[in-house]
Order: sequence, then structure tokens, then C-alpha cells
Amino acid sequence: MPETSPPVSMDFIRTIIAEDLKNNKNEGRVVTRFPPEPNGYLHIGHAKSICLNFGIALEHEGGTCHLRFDDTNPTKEETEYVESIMSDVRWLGFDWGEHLYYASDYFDQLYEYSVQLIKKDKAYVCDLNADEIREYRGTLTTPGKESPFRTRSVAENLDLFQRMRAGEFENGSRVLRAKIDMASPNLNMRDPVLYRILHMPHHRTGNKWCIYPMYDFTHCLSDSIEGITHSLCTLEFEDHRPLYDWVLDELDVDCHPQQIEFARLNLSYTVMSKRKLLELVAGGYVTGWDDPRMPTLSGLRRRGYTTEAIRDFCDRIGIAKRDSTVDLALLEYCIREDLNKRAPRVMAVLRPLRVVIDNYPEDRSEELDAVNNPEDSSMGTRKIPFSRVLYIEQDDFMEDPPKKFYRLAPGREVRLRYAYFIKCMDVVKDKETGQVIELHCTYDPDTRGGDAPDGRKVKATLHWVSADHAVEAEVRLYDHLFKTPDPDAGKEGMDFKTHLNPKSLEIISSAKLEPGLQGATPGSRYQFERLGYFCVDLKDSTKNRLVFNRTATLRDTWVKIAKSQG
RNA sequence: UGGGGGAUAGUAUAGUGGCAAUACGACGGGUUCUGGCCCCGUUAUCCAAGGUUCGAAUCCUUGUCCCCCAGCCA
Repeated sequence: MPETSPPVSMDFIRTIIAEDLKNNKNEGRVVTRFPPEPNGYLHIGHAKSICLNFGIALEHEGGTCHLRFDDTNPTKEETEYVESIMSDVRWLGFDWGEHLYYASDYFDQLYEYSVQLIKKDKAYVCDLNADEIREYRGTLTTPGKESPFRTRSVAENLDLFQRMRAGEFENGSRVLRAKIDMASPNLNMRDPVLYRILHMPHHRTGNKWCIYPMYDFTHCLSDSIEGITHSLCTLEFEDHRPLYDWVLDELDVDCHPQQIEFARLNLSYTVMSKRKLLELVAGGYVTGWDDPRMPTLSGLRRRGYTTEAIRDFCDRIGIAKRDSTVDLALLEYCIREDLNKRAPRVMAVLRPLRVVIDNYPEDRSEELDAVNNPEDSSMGTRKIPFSRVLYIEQDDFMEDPPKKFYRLAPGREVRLRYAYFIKCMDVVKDKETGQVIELHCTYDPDTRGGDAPDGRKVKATLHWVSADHAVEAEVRLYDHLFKTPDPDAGKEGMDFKTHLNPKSLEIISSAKLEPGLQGATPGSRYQFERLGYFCVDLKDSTKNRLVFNRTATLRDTWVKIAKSQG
């Protein structure tokens, strides 16, 4: 039976592109681009853009998506970022083929274009300093004033600009400006700066240049040079579109891409601005760009997220123009759904409570069969050892259980998963603290494997690990980095860092794992039954010292019940 | 008091003149050797007010609210 693909409702951008294709607007070509500035690490918001741009290219016969580094500001950009960005895009599963570009590769062409503009008397060298330019720009409600240098002759502009390039002038002493309209209601059109002097080596062009083009001049021309058909960007560039179009119109290039803006991604309990993420890294609030609590792709990867989950998430959130904040719960849903299907189940006890099975022989141990993944029988089964002394989760025992607590309690019988029914006979407490430190139970040999021949039922099934066979590991329990849904929302002057969740990381230094986990490979993912999804840390886990990161908890109905009971 | 955008359930996204749809969340129930997964049910008259129309989320009018713009950042 051939599967019919579900009706995909098109977002407004895909609708525009389909319309353009129908009208043969770009001779049937679809060329998009993902244009990051290499000044930081990619985050889940970039993934939205990457999935959009590469996704659209993939949906069309012959469609391509370019990866272009928008590297026009050497004061902020570094090769380290270039590399991380490339590996993140690749990790997401996208391929730019031979279409890897750098805006800095166009510096010569861009220079020629600006000379053209000067020759058309559409650009001039301005000697006003930054403060003066701001002053002359006017305000939102009042028009700007024309610069006294606006009327310089073409010849003088050409000479001055050439000397700017030659390095005759200091940083900030002169700029090249477009000659548009100082009274425009759109501030971007009030003679925007096209080039500034920056005596600073560039990560790719070295010391070749001491003048660097601005975004507005570079971006549209880079798009044009590459033959981009649809230039997709975020909402804040909407005001720049008239300038994007002005530059391309004045220069009469043969390719004039269409800029289309969409809303950037916001996620609850998360900050997304590069500035804020950098602040978290620089201030030591997290361990780095790839801290598993960070919304960066490297952080999510280390946390255990899969590319499939992230791409599914990007498909689900859609594309629109209104500002919105997606619920973090949706991202968590996506990773759970993916991992539910593929992660092998294992048993691990995070906070061990010792259980002695009094009627189980001292020196005996046996191997029991356990299913690796109930969602996928092809993943097979494994053996797990059982013996007289076990660990169960501290949370799975209560001396004085409230209503609806189905787990172990004095006199109560529960099932140990894939093993036996056990009954709690005695509770040993620390004399000083009163804390429960050990349980004495009996087991029913007839329930081997987990089923009672007499058909009696048990309300709970607990995970467990044999004490003698257990492997120890460090387990890092991650939670939301911020305790409020909108950490950005603070009043004026309020620091977003005050919303940091002090409990975003809890380290369990010696969890007990079933022995099969010995030597687990970094990056591999498991479901710890009844607890959540965990992955072996890519950086800190070693052969002798396993380190697991919690990717996500399982949905937990019991905590809800417990909470509602107070 | 300028310009550019945007308002559909708790959240996100469809619907663009004909029964407001889907997903997540929440709540209730079923099932269960994971209190997981899975299954079932509940959860909005579409920013407001007028108007056009047999019929409006959709078209018109007038408002209201929210976001972005005064970098030699992108």
C-alpha cells in the first residue's frame, strides 16, 4: 500500500515561492541561503531558519541553499565560530554542497560597486564623526539634516574613498554614505553608512582591507552575486527592505532577489539573543556554549537531542509573521517521541535505597530476560543479573504512603521489573536521623519473570539494580535554565540573569546502573526506565568514569498527583 | 506627534465569503510488567465596535493593543 503523504499546509513563504514558480519569475530556479555571522554559536532559533532555507531548497527540483558567512565585521568574528557553524549545520543533516561562500570573498566586487555608486553621485564620503552623524540623522518624528559633505564632487569622493581604502585615515574619521533622503520617514534611508574604516585584520582577508562594508550594502549584493531568488530573514529587517531594493536598483544588477521576512523563534524558559547567551558563557553561569542547558545546537546535542527531533520541532512550529513564544514543552515532546522509538531501555537507580531479599539465597545470582525496547521488538532482549541485595529508588518507597501512592510500603507487594514480586517486611532506619536506610523484603519464587501464576495483581512495577553487579556513574540532571517562562520580560533595567534557575543542574555522583552499561559509548542514548532519557556525555565521560546527561524526563503522572495532593 | 509590521483556544500554526482545523499543554477516562508509550473524551463564536451580505475569522469603516526602527552591529 503506497503511503499518501499527509496534506502539508503551506506557510506564507512557500506560498509565495510556489506562486513565483507558477509565474516563471526566476526561470524556475529556487535558491535560498543561510547567512550567519560567525560571531557566536548557532542556537535552536537558527535551526528554524536553517530548516526553512534548506528545507525549501530540498522541496524543489534543482533547488539549492547556500551557506554564506556574513563576515563584514572583523571586530566580532572568528574562525572558531565558522567551524562550529559548519559542523552544526552538517549535524542537522543539511548539505550546502559546493555552495559555501563568504561575504568577505566579495570585498573586491563590493568595492567596485561602491565606486559605481559614487560615479552615479549616489554615494559620498562623509567626514562627520559618529556622534555628528547621529545628530544629523534626526529622530523618529523629525527629519534629518543633510551632511555638509553631501555635495562633494564625484572626483573628490572617488579620491577620498580610494584613500580611505589605502589606509590614509584613522578609524571613525570618514565613512562612505549612500545619498538617498535625509527626510525619509524610514531612518534606514537617511543616507545610511555603506563603508567604515576599521584598521583591523580580518579572519579571512588578513590585512588586505582597512575599510569594511556594512550589512545593508553587503547583504543584498551578496544575494545578487550568488543568484539567490528568495532572501529569507527575520522581521527586524523589514525596515531594511527598501534599502535592500534601493542598492540593487541603483546598481542595476541582473539579479534582484526578493527579501521576505518571518518571525524569529522564541522559546519559553529560554533566552535566545547571542548577546545574552554570550553573557551566560562569559560570566560562568554555564560551562560553555555547549553546556547542555544552553539552547545552542551544540548544547542540545550534548544534552542528547537528536537532529530528527529538532527538525521535527522546526516543522511543527510553522512559519508566520507574528511574534510568538513556543512552549518548551513542544521541544521536549519532540525529543521524547523520537527517543521513545529508538532509545534502548535500561535500568538505573539514581538515589539508591538498599533492599535485602531475606529469603533469597546468599550466594546465588541469576540472569533474567529484559526487553530492550517494547516499541521495537527488533531491538531484542538482554540479560540482567538479580541477587539478594538490590537497589531501588528512594522515591519508590514510603513508610506512610498517601492515597494513590502505589509503590512499595511496609507490608505491601510490588513487582520488580522483569524479576519477582517482593513484599516489604521490615524497615531499617538510621538511629540518629530517622532516615530509612534499608528495606528487608521477601520474594515469591513463583513470580519469576514478573508474572504471578495465581493471577494476583500488583499496583506497581519498580526498576532496580543488583547491588553486587551495579556499575557506578555520575548522572547530571538538567532542568530549565530559567525559572520563569519569559526571562526576557523583566522590567527596564531588570537583569535577565535574576531569573536563572538555581536548580537547573543537579549532580548525582554515584548512581547505580545495570552492568550492561559498562563502557557505553559517548553520545549513546538510553531510556532509564521510569526516569527519562539519558545520554553518555560527549566531553566528560570516560571508560573509568561514566557520565550521563538527562536529556528529558519521562512524562510523570505521579508527580502531578503528588503535587495536587499537596 | 514619524515609519514599518502583527492580532484565531493556555501555546503555536491552519482556515482568506459557507459547520473555526491540527499539534503541544491542561483536565477526565481506558489500557499497561515503565504512574512511559498507546487509545478515547473535554478544552475558542477568531482584539473591539459598527457596516456590507442569505451568510464574515475572512470584505469595508473606525478604534484598541503588541512588536521593530534613531550602530561607523548583523
